[in-house]
Amino acid sequence: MKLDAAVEKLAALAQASRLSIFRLLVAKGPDGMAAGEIAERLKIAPNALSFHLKGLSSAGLLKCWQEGRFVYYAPDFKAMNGLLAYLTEHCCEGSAKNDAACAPAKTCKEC
Amino acid sequence: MKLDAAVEKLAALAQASRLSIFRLLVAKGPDGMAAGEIAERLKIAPNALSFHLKGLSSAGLLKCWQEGRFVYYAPDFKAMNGLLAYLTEHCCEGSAKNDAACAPAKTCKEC
DNA sequence: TTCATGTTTCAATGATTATTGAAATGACGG
DNA sequence: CCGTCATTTCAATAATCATTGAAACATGAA
Repeated sequence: MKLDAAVEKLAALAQASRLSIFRLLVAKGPDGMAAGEIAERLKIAPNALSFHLKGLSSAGLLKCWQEGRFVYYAPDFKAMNGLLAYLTEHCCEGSAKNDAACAPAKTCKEC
Repeated sequence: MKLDAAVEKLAALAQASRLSIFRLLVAKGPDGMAAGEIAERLKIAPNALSFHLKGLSSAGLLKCWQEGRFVYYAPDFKAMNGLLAYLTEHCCEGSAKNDAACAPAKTCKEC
């Protein structure tokens, strides 16, 4: 993960609606959720939702696919785990007290 | 962790200079680093650095203390781990394939 | 084709934010 | 006290972003 990509992902998450969307999709899992259901659950106007989904997708945090008239969205768990790992990379390596096992986060197999 | 607090932390990290600062401090560990050394290593002007450190601190991501003429900064690892946990909370709970052990990230004792 | 549903795009407005340079504060040694 | 170093604050400019409403596009059913 490069700096710019991480900044883009963090910026995508740094907004209340988008963070709520992302967390909802993380909780839902790899099956994904249709845009309309996201809009309904989070009370976001469809056009606003589309705007935010676009932001999350172009940052690489979401995958999407079409099923009939519905468009499903799900987190890109690999990207998510990569971002988390990037934030904690080399944790405490420069510390004298580096007995702390600042290991990378355990990640979800499915994710 | 509440939504607004998470958004504030993510927004603080969603900027190239601030993300670099944070990662440098994470790598350095709980001993912290003086503002001047951060500025020198990352080639950031002192006033710009102060601006960004303020952003990270007021988001709760950094702790700081004074030692003589120097001001030291270190990550608030508890806040960092809380943010990571917030992002992955309830991971895949809504999925039929929820055998995936989307456990919270393993966190650093020291952190 | 025609219609209804689901989703996306466009354009305009208002608000927030990064950057730069200059000045000011606080702490230490002489 | 005075000078210097480390850090912070202030003010002004430019750029980016969220929101809203209206319109357009795509899909499937009648």
